[in-house]
Amino acid sequence: MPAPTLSDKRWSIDLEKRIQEAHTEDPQVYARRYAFNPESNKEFFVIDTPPPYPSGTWHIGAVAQYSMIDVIARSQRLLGKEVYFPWGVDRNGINIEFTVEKNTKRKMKTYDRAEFLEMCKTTIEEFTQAMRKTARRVGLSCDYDREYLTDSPEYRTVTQSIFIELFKKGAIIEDLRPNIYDPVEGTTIADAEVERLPRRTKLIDVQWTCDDGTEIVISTTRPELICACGVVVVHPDDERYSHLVGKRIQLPMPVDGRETSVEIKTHPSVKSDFGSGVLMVCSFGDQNDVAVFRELGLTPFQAINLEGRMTELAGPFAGQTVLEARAAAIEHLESEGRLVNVVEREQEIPVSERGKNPVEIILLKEWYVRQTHTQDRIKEHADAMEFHPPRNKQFLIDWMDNISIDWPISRRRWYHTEIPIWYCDDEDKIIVPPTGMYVQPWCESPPEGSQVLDRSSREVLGDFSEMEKDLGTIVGEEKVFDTWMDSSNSNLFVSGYLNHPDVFEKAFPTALRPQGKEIVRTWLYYTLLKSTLLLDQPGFKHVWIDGLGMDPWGRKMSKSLGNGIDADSVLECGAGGRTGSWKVKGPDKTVSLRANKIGSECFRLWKACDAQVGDDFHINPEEIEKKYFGVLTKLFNVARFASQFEVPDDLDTCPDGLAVEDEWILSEFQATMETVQKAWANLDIYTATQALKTFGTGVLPSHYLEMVKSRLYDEDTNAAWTLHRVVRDFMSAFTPVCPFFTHHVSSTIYDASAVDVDAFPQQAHPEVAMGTEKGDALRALSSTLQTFNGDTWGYKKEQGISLNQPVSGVEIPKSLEAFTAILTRMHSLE
RNA sequence: GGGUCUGUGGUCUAGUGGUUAUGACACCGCCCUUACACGGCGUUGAUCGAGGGUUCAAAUCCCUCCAGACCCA
Repeated sequence: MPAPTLSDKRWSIDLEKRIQEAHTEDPQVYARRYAFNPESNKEFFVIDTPPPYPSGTWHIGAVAQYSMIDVIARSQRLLGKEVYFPWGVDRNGINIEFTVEKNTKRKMKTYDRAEFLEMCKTTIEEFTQAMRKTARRVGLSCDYDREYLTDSPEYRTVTQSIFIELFKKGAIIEDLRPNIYDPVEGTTIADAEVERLPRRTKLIDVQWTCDDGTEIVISTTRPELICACGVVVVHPDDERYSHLVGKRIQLPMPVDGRETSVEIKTHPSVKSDFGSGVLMVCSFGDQNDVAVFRELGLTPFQAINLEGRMTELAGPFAGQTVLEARAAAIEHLESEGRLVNVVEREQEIPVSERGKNPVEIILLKEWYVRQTHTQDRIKEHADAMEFHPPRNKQFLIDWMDNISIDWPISRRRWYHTEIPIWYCDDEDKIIVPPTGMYVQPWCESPPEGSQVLDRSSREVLGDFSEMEKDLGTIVGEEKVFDTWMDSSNSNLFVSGYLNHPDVFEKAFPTALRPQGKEIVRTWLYYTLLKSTLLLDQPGFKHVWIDGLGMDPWGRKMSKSLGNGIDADSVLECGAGGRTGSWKVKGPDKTVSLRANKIGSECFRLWKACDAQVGDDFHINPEEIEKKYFGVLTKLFNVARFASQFEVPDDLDTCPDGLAVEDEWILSEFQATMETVQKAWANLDIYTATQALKTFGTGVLPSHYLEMVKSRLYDEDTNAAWTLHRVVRDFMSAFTPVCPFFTHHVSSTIYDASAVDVDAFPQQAHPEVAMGTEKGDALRALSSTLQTFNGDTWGYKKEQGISLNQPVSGVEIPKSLEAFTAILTRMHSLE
C-alpha cells in the first residue's frame, strides 16, 4: 500500500502557519484568488466590510466577527459570485488625537495644526500595520491591494463631494441650535456619542421669592445655571401653585445683562412629586430644557462659553469653570440664607463617549444633516432589506423611533475630514470645491473649478474664478466632520460611487453590510440615512448583525474589568510548541486559562459552529480547543486515510457498478451538501458548518470508512472513487470555514485547491439525490445501519471479543439485506 | 425608570403546539481495532430561569416576576 500523500501525521499550528504564509507569499496568486474583478460577468457580491479602527490591539471578539465575514465572502465565491471583500481601515477621529496627546503629554490645540496632523498620521500607520498582519493570519480573504484608508485624500474626497451634493439638495443645513458640547475637548458631539456615567452630585433646595413676596423652594443640581434661567414652570394640574402662574419671580443669584426676574408658567413635563414640584428651566441644563425653550418660544441665554467657562451673564462668577461656579453659587446662596437643604446623591450624568467629560448644551452655529423628516422613508427602505437574524432589525427601529433632532455633523477637531467650504465677506455666499477634489479650507484657497453658492438658498451663483475679485476676503472653514460622516459612506465608496459609475450601477445596493449590534444606531443608521437622502434607495440587500464577544462569564470585555483576551495570543497558541495561557479576572477571582493549540482554523470553526449569528458569544480559549480541535484532527485523518489510496483519473464521472454502500454514502453526502448549499446561500454559517461537521466526523468515518476499509485495501476502484469524490467535494464545501486546512488537503491530494473552487460541487451521483426514489430509500436505511453497527460493536464488547475478531449469532436485519455481504465482512460475522 | 433581545443537563447548543427534549464538550466506565488514544464505544446527567394562564396537549402561545446583555431617559 502506498504511503499517504498527506504526509504530516496530524494537523498542527505550525503546519497551519506554513500554509498561511505560503498562501499570501505570491501577490499574483493571491490576487487571482481573492481580488475583485470589476470586468467579471458574474453576479457581484460587494461586502461593506466594517473598516476596523486601529488602536493597538485588536479585540478578539471583533476578530471573531471578521472571520465570519470572511466565511460569508468565501462561501459566496464558492457559490459562483464575483465577491468584493474590501479591506479598509478607519483612521479618522478623536481616538488617535487622544493617543498623540497622551504620548506627547501635550494638548492638541497647543500644536501647529499641520504638525499635529502629521503626528497622527505616523502613529496610526504603526497601529495599522499590526492590524493588517492579524487580518492575514486569521485568513481574511480581503482584496488588500485595494486597501482604503478613511483618512486618505481619495476617501475624504467622496465624503466632501457627498456633503456638497447633499447641501445642494437641501438635506444639509446650517443653523444656530443648542448642541451637545464637550468643553474639555472643545467640540460638538452627536446624541449617539453621549453615554451616561454615575457620579455623586449635590441636589440643593433653593428659596426663590416671587414679586408678591411668596417664597417657594426649587430643587436643582445646577445652581450655576440660574443666570440662564428663562422661565420657572409648574405642572398645569398642580393646584398648590396655580395662583402663582403668570406672576414673576426673582432670580436668587446675581446676573449681568438680563432681566433679574422670570415668569412662572405651566408645562406638562414637570413632575409634581419631584422636590417641591417647581422647576427652573435654564438654557440649557438638559435635553428637557431644550424642548421647553423651544415649545414656549423663549430666547435662550448663553451661560457657558466654548472653553466651558461662565459668560458675563453670570455676573461676579463670569470666567469661572462650571464646577467652580457651582461651588461658588452654593456658597453665595448659603450666605444669602437661601440654601434650604443639600442632599448628596448618585446621579447618572451625560458624558462624552470618547473623553468621558461631562457635556454641556451650548448654542452654536453648526452644520446639520436633516433627518427628522425622512424616518418613514428610511423605514420603507429597511423593509426592503433582509436582516440576519431578523430580530436584530429591532435595534434599528428602536433607535429611529427615538430620533427627535437633526444630526450635527461639524466638529471642532483636527484629524478628520475637513468641511469643504469657504465663507465670503458678506456672509451670504459660500464657495465649494468641484466634485471629486479633496480640499483643506483651513490652509488652502478654493481650487480651480470651485463654485460660488448662495448660503441660504443653495443656488449656484457662478464660477469662483470669475467672481473672485468681487468676493472680498475669503475665510476657509476650520471645522471638520463627525467621523460617522465618513463611515456612513463606506458602502457607497466600496460600491464605486463617484469613482467607478459603471461598477456602481451593478454593485448598488451593496450586497451585504456585516456589523456588530452595538453600532446599529451609528454606522447602520447613518449609512441608511445617506442612501435615502442621496439616492432614495435601500443601502443594502442583506444586513448581518452579529452579537458581541463576551468574556467566559458573559460580561463585556474591557480594560477596566481586566477580562480581555488578545486576538494574537489565541491565533498563535500552539505555534512552535508554545502553549497559551490567559489570566482573566472573573466575577469572584482571577482564573487561569490554558490551551495547547488553537490557531486560526480552530478559532474560525469554533465561531462558525458554536454561536448563531446575532447572539452574544462567550470566548473561552480552553473550550475552543477542547470542543473543536478534535474536529480538525478527525477530518485531517479521514483525508490522510483517503490519501493513501490512488486517486482515480476521472473523479467527475460516476463509474458504473458502485456497491450499495457507496451509493448509500453518496446519498447521505448529497443530502448534507444540499443543506450546506442552501445555508451558504442564506448566509447561515451555523447550519452549513454543523451539517458538514456532523457528516465529516460522524457517519462518514464511523460507518462508511469502517465498512469499505477492506475493499480499499483490496484496491477496489469504486470504493476509492466514492471516498475521494466525497472528500474532495467535502473540502470544497468546507473551505469557507477552514480555508488553510482545506487548501492544504485538497491541493496535496487532488492537486487543485479548494479555495479556488468557484461553483458549488455538483451532485456526484444524481440517481441518489434528494427526492429520488432510490436515494430516499437508501437514506431511510441510515439509522438502521448505524444502529446495527453500534449494536454489533456493543455485542462484541459485551462478549469480550476485540473488534477485528469473528463473531457468531449476529442477525442482519431484513431491511439491510442488500448490505449483507459488506456487513459480514466488516464485522467478521459467522 | 423605560424599551428591545436573551435565559434548555456542569458548559455550549438544536428545537416557534403533538412520540421518551437534539447534538457537542466535560465527567465516569470499557477498548491500543493495520487513518486517528489529539482515537473509538458506552453510561450518567435537564422538573427547558420562577410562578400563573390558554389548550385535549406548552421548552414552544399569553401574563407577572427574576437574571443577563444592548440601547434609551
